[in-house]
Order: sequence, then C-alpha cells, then structure tokens
Amino acid sequence: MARLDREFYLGDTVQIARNLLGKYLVRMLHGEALVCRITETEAYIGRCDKACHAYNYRRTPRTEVLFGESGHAYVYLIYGMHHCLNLVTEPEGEPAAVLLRGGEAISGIETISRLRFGKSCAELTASQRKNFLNGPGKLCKGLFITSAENTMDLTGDTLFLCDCPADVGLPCPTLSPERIVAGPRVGIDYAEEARDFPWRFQLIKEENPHASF
DNA sequence: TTCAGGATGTACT
DNA sequence: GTACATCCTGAAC
Repeated sequence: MARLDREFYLGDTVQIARNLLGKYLVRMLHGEALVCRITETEAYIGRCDKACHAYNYRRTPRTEVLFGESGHAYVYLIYGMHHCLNLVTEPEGEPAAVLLRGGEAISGIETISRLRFGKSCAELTASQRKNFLNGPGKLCKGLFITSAENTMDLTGDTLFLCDCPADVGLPCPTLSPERIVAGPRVGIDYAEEARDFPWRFQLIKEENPHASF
C-alpha cells in the first residue's frame, strides 16, 4: 500500500497543509478501513505563531510530540470533550503541525455513522448527514481517534494517509471540479497578529461554492 | 436556516 | 482560576 511517507511531512508546513487537501486519511479499526478524504486543514508553526500550542518553542509534556520526528500524530482534547488530530511536520526540533479540520467519508461509512451518532446511516437526519465530518472534533469522533492515538507513527499500519483510495484497495471516487480556498484560521482570536495568517485551506465544490470565509 | 447556551477536562498560569 | 485550534440541541425566525 503506497502511503505518504516521512518525507512528505518534512517540508514547509503551510505547503503541506495545502497539499493535504484531497488526500485520504485511513484509520484501521478492528480490521476495517475507515477512510475519509481531507477537505479542510490548518497550519500551526511554533516558531512564529501565537496560535500554536508550542509557540516560541514552548516545550511541555503536551507539546513534546510537536518537537519530535515528523509524520507522527498529535491528538489533544479541547473544550473538555472533543479531540483534534494534527500531523506533525518539519524536522526534529521545529514544533509544527497541520490540523485536520474536516473531510468526507469514503469508506466504512456505516461504522463512522455509528461512532458519530450511535445509529446507522439510514437513520440519520438531514442535518446529521450534512454535518458528518465537517469539523476537527467530528472527524476524530467518526474515526475513533482519541488521546490513545497521540504520538502514533503515521507511517505505520493503524493510522496513515495516502494519495488515492486505490492504495487501500478501494475504487477512486468520481470527483467534481473543486478549487482551493485559503483564509484565516478559526477560533484563535487570542493569537494577535497570527489571527490573520491565511493558513486555513479548504476544498470547495465548484458547483456549490459556499466559502465560509 | 440561524442562533444562543450549555456541556466538559486538561494544561498551564 | 482561566482559557481553550468545539459540538449539539432546541427555540425562534
């Protein structure tokens, strides 16, 4: 199975955040592949970014993984009840990561639905279908990603990314035209000048262009 | 369809 | 004690 290797995560974090759009996140759970296509990301760079947990190289037990080898997962709990998944980037010693903010479910949808809402797809309301994986906490809940996955190596067999679902033996979906939109990040009003960095990237469907910023 | 409000745990000051 | 890279529900429009 071809998947994104360590080298992919070594470069410029903002570029990686952009490059991750359209890639496939694979979560193996009890032998089943839960797969989603990434549609929204944000870059966080400790060196210069007040919104980053490791701003100014602040090193604590929590941020330790950000300083480590690229291509590992940084998972943390936010607002006491939601998890967020980040992919560690850049060489060791440079704390930086890309937050996965949203995706669309490709495979294992029935399982994802049960993890998200405790019921099958067929029972979901229109609102629940619309808000399936369109948020960082939702993505983690749907793919059962918790603190247990913190520091996990993303080049392993449990949680990884790939270019194309064919890499995990799935048919490639037919894609409608899309474009990439960049804008300021969400929920970081406290971060002063870093608030306005256009480090959020989103895939927008051309026929349904509702950019949210 | 939009909006306000509450739920909730951890890290760090 | 405070702030936090959020989500869900239900009420109002």
